[in-house]
Amino acid sequence: MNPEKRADIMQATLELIAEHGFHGAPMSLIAERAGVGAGTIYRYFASKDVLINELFLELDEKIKAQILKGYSTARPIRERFLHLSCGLFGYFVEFPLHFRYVEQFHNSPYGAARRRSKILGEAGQDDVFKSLFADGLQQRAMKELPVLSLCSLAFGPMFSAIRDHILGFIELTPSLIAQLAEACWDGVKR
Amino acid sequence: MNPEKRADIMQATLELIAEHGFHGAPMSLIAERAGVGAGTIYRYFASKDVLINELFLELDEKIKAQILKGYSTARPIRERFLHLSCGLFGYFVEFPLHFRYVEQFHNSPYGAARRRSKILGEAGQDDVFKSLFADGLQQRAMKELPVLSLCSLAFGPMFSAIRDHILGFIELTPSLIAQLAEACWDGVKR
Amino acid sequence: MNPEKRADIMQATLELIAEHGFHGAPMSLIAERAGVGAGTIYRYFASKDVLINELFLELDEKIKAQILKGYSTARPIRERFLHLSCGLFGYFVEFPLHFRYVEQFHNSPYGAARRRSKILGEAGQDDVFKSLFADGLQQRAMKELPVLSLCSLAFGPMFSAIRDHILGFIELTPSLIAQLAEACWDGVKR
Amino acid sequence: MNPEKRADIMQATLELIAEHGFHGAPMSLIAERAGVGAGTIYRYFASKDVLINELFLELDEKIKAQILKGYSTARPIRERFLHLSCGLFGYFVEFPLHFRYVEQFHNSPYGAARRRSKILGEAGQDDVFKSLFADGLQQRAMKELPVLSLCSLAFGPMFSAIRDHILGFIELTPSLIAQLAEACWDGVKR
DNA sequence: GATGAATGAGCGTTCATTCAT
DNA sequence: GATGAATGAACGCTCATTCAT
Repeated sequence: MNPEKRADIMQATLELIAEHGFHGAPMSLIAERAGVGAGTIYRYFASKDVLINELFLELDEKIKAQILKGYSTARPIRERFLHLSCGLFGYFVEFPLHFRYVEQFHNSPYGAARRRSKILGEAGQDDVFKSLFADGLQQRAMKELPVLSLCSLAFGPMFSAIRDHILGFIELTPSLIAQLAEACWDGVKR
Repeated sequence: MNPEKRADIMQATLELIAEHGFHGAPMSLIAERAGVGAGTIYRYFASKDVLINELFLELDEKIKAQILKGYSTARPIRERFLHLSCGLFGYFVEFPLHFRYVEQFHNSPYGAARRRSKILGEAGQDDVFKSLFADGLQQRAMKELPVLSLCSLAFGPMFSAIRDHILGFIELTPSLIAQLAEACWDGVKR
Repeated sequence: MNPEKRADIMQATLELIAEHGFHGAPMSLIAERAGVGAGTIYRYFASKDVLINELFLELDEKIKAQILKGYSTARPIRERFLHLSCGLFGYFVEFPLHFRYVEQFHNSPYGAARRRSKILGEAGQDDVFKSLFADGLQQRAMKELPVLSLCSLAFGPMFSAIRDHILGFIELTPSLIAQLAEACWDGVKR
Repeated sequence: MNPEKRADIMQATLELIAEHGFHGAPMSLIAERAGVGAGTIYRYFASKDVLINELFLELDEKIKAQILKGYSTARPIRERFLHLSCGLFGYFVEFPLHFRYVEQFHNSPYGAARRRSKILGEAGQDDVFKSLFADGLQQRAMKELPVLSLCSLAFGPMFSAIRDHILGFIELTPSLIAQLAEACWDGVKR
């Protein structure tokens, strides 16, 4: 089992699905772009479903690792919020393909199942966002709304803005990112 | 032609795509659910593409018609904003399949093309939202951000919240809707 | 039963098949061009097969009637030959669609069956050509070859030339027609 | 790829189309007769169109190669003419399916396009027949007619006779072939 | 372990024919 | 008698997956 090959397959899958959607990513094309035989993919992933899900998990990990750099739950709520917001903005501006993939993934049978299971799982454990809002609520720093609704207020605009950025309709400069993060804070803060 | 049959086909398409995505809606299944023969669909729609696009346009019309009821550009910005926000919330809570369909549509080659052309087209003409934000900017009632970014701040949270509602994670009561609309206003207002 | 409608259907079939081949002539298009309902065709012809065959027979009759005008078996062989040759040339130059249809017909399962049955049937009875060659043989005016081979020598070049004319590669002027008919005579004459 | 499989597919296509026409040769039947899966055909040929065209080209090559054996433009016109004529006769008598296929091909949208382009292209270059007639005209050995008309006089009877032979109406013995070739020469010679 | 040729179920679509009006 | 909407079998083609090499 060559881990480089595994990575090549994932990269090819990422690119093809991010750029052309699930329709534009048949296994044969993934194999070709990854520089491996079609059958080889099945030595690393039991099926296309598994490949797609594992790729999502890997991206999820990378994103989490990135935005948690320098993050401390000991800081004030507002600061924590801006840290996470700007971190996400920065990450997706740097890796637009990751954003496109995650978006496509969530809008598919795969993502639906995951979303459901994740949300119904134990919160706080692996979800920095929810614990941030839970803390915010407890400290009476945020509006008294369901945690999920605070998530929507905080990240809904972000994803929308990143989409516009990737499509070329706006340019997410550091300055605009900061303004948007502030505006989102205005939305959630008490 | 029989307009009822046309409606049946559209309804079957709406349900299947909203519930199972484009992958889960082969023409054979649409025909079966609509209670017509497979070939019959092609008497009403030249191709699957056309069917999907026409269904989107029909939903788009219905949504627009619904939220523009009682809407007046003569009212204060904040009121106009809340009118449209709550209107959309209400519509999608009432017709969750429409929301799911529109969402799937935008996340597909069909929607991508549409999105691009619409955004690059002349704004304000057929887009009540953009003209609302343009007015808001002019009256210095809103943050000085690109119109598209104001859109993101206003509607990003909404779509996210509706998704959560449809998936059963939160319940969008009239009271919660009002709170969320207010919070969005906090996000865009100066 | 309206005989005009029957003629319209036949004319539409003739045009569509002559111009676009069997593939380009679905029943729906025939009906449309004939200005009748699709189901109406089936009141005049039991099936598409029947329609195609009856159209062939009708054209066959017309052609025969035309070239037999002024034809007399009492004239010398050479004269009879040139009469029929030039008659056919003239007919098909005047009605190129008929030629195209007959050609398409012969090159199809329909035509194959007919060809077989006609040729194996009693010769001389309804076939002026064969009796011409039989007479020619008897009078020792023609090469001693099977009657069918004489047919080939006489009419093979003609069909080929008419095809070239219809495709626009040559122009079958009366003068050229006469020359070709003479050349064909050179081929069959003793 | 397996060249045997490619050959099997071509052979199956040849047989089905030669015997039953294009209508009687769906891809599924070709696959079945070739002893391969339906999808396999598409590994060797991009589409049915391509398959049909490549098969024609292959047959065309074989035919040309066969009749050019021992052919020399240095020989007298008459000899050259008889060489080509008898060569074609012999080839098609030996490979009747090839004849049927080529005939079907020319009588179809595929062949129409080819015919047009070939004829309008530069003559003499890849067309031994036309250069033969051009030489014949120059040497005043042939009738003063358009080259295409000479082609018709020479090959029209041949194709007709071969058809009759394949259908079983006559038997093309070497002797009859020689007689027919001579008769055709009578048709074109000055 | 790696390959890629082979597979066949399933796709979107067409069209000869039927039958309620 | 005439219609044309409705049908569904059959088409050309794709692609996730398998397996002999």
